[in-house]
Amino acid sequence: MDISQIIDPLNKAQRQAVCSEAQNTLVLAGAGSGKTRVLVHRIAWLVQIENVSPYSIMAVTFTNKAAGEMRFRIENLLKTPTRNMWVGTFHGLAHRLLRTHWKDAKLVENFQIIDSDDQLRLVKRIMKEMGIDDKKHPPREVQWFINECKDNGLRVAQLNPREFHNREFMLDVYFQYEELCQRTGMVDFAELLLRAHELWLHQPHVLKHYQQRFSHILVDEFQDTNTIQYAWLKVLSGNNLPATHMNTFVVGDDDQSIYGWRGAKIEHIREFTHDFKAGTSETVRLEQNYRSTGNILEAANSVIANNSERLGKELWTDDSEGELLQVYKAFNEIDEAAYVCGQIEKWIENGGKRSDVAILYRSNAQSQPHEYELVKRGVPYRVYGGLRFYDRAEIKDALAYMRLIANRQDDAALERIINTPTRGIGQRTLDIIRQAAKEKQQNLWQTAVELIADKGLSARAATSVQKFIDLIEELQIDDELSLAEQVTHIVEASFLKEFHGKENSDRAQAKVENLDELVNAAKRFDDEGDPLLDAMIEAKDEASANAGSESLQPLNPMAEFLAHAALEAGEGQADEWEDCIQLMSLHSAKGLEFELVFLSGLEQGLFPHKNALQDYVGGRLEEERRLCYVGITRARQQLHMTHAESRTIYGRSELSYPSQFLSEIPASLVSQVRAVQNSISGKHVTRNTSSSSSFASDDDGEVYIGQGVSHKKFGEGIVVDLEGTGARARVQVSFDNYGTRWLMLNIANLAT
DNA sequence: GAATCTCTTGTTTTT
DNA sequence: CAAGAGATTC
Repeated sequence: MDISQIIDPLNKAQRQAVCSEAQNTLVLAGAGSGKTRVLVHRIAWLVQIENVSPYSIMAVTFTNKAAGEMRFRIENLLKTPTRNMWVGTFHGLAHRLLRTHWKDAKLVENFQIIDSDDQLRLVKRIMKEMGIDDKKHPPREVQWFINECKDNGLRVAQLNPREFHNREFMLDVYFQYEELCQRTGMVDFAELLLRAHELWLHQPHVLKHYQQRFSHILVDEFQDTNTIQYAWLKVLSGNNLPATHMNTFVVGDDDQSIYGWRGAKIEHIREFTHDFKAGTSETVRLEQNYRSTGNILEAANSVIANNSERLGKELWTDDSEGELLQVYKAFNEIDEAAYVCGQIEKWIENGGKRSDVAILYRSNAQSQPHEYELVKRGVPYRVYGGLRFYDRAEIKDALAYMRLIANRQDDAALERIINTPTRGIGQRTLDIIRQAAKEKQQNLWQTAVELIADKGLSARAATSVQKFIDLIEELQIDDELSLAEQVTHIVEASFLKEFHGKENSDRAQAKVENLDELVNAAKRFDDEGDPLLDAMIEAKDEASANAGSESLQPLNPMAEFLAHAALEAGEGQADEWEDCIQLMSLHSAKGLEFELVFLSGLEQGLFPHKNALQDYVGGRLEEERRLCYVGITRARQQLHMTHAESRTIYGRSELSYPSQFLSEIPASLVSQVRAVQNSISGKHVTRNTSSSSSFASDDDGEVYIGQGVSHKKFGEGIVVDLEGTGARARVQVSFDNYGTRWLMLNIANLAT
């Protein structure tokens, strides 16, 4: 391939990054500056121009989606499959390492990955066994604590009990939890990373093997790395040693770090060039934005400028200023939704596409009034971030059957399904089994079998439990069958489908359909498999030729599928790209872009969220501001921001005040809009606002502005003075589908 | 052991 | 207000 194909589509800064000759390169990539493009072209550059073997390249991302997209784009650019190249998420790579080196990692061969639900279940069980009052100490907090420790690379043994005065029980639970997981072959998400890190530390021959194998590590979204991920990278790269030949290339944006609450440390991107000190290092800033209009960028820059300790970066564009940002002050959340909907309808009337529009909010509950309004007006929409496919209860039930079939030690799975569908095994019976299991220090399955043999259960309970045991035995994997056939059989024979179908809720039908979809997912997985596994199997040949130590045993298809399901939660809905409005939280909007964006609920306490306001200085509030920055920079052409004077929270109507972030945007970029609703029947409507003016209108499309008897009458298009505010506004009239007329006071930047 | 009623508690969530 | 957990009743 020609060098120009890699280089020509790039601007100067991008080119500098792609062709960097430094051993360690930090790319500070602002929103919309071509971050993914740089990563992809860098890899193409390495392979095509510097003749680096794909076998020596590792690219790490945070999400499966990002990994998939990167793989896709590399293949497109190089016109060849990304065989041998390790492209995956931190968790995915760690998982593969542990499968390969399960012995060295001190795991059992068929270890299972558990999600946070299962984790919570285990924590609850341990706390109950230990007699800890879960009223006083919510299991969720303990779970949080355990994960926090693991994210920071801390095992129980490394914690100092003296720092946990009157909370030592958490250490005990952590210890018991570790024991239980080890004994039953369970690995949670954080454990994947922690083990993979310990694999480096405790098995130097394994580490050495991979250090020889890889020459280039590339990391996406570097600002989101947590302590253990950072440590893992650092050890692999050899930067804990005096010298190394490993090249690291990391891309990130400190202004878009929004996962601090999940253990991500913004310091990592700040300290990268200091910590990765072998050889030369270079920092490249990508500041030219190809996404948004000038006004939108200026607003984003102004907001983020209020944060301290930034690495420093200012987005600019060749594009025109574009339209002003619109800020709408609504009466309440219903009015807010109505405004958003009205604007959307206008957008569509003018030929805009629905899928180019996004409504973003701080917390998921805020989607509700918007959904209500969209349904009312018949505008198709899609909400992201609901339950993902593999997180749905019925799917998890089916997966739990598979897990228990694959591994009888899986206590979490057993607990989940022993009485689902209900088969007469209640709390009491389960308690007896748990208790006995604890005494014998063995798994629930084996204990149940023994209890029946020893007559440790009442006759009725014993019959029920025996029925369950027989069922699982009957479902035992038949290698003759394809994966999809096995899944079909399990779903039917467990009576799960029947059970959910009979449920008297309106979701019953959907549940049955989801179970059918699971069969399809199994079919797809049979056909496609896991690209990382392919890469590793291929690499194995090369590795053994290189006297490597890898001994990858592909698991049976069922176990592979289970790992896939645990690591890849699946998209929220199966139905895909119908042209609809996109609703999602600000967090899930990161990395996406839309022509028209609505940021709703810009109110103090909602966004920034009240919990973030409690800490006095910096920290949390700055993260909220970064979230705001992420939100603003999602917009390409037009950005509307809305806030309400009164909002119903938990059933109560509360007064709210504009978000401080709104005041951080220069007034010159903003057009204030305030609506007065007026029914066509001619009834006058007045609103007192928190500002000093009140607005009223009549059915001639004229509006009165001012207070009390001093109302003046104005017509459409007229520029008026807003008494008491010193501002001026233009009167506009519009109608919605229901014949309701809206009189808008458009306080565009008319000179005062 | 299962169904029903009452009470509590409300961010964000890549894996 | 509305979901989920827990307690109470059938």
